[in-house]
Amino acid sequence: MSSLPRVPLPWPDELTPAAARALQKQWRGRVQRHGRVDGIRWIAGVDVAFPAQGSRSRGAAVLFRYPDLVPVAGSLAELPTRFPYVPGLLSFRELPALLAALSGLPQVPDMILVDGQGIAHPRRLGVASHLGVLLDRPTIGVAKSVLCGRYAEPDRASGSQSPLVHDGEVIGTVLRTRQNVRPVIVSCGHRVGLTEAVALVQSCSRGYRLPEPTRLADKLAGANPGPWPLGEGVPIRCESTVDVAGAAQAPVPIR
DNA sequence: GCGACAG
DNA sequence: ATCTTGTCGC
Repeated sequence: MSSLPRVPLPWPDELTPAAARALQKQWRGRVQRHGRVDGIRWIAGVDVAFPAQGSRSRGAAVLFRYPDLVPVAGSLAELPTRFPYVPGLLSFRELPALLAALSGLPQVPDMILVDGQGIAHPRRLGVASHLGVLLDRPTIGVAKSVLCGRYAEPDRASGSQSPLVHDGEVIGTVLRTRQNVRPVIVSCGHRVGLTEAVALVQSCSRGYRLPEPTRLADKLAGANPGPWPLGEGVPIRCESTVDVAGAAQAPVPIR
């Protein structure tokens, strides 16, 4: 029963947008855009929600057995939001909650699907790539819309693809995961090639626009007082870490 | 200078 | 992301 480490955030509590962009340029060189997807047994999907009213972030992670995609566990974590939403700097806002949620899973995922861009980012360090580098684990970015780059509209049929290009470089694939629905943007997060990433996303799709990992993580993050979103029998670990400047207090359950 | 802009 | 009901289409 091993779980992912709770890595400390490698950036200051106080950070200006300009400083954050400088850090991205410094870290983007660590991203590995190649890698196979063999021998995967555990896959996780992650997402973050921002409950109305409060200024808190709720990270959600769902662990699946692969390739049958049976959800085996979920994890929720809430903590204060410390960074605003700034296009291009999403990871500084969402990573704390994502890391906290991932640390609550019972197994270390062989692959993590993130709701957001991987290298399909102005400085090639979207939230999926940033997460992968921090954990040194394979990740894939699956976004619902484009941040930067241009592309030709893929065919309306399921499975149709079209390259996403930015500054003369292919940074991702616009993939139609279902007929007549808006395509998703797939890009390398870390330690995986684009072709392999697209194949993996397709193998995780089950008739919905979003692949199961991201789809259920999104559902888990957004459904608070509601029916168990993963099905009866699937354990969900909940933890609310009320901390100010890193000093964690006593964890209290969500719900 | 103007428009675009993950979640 | 979040606030929000019904409704049109595959």
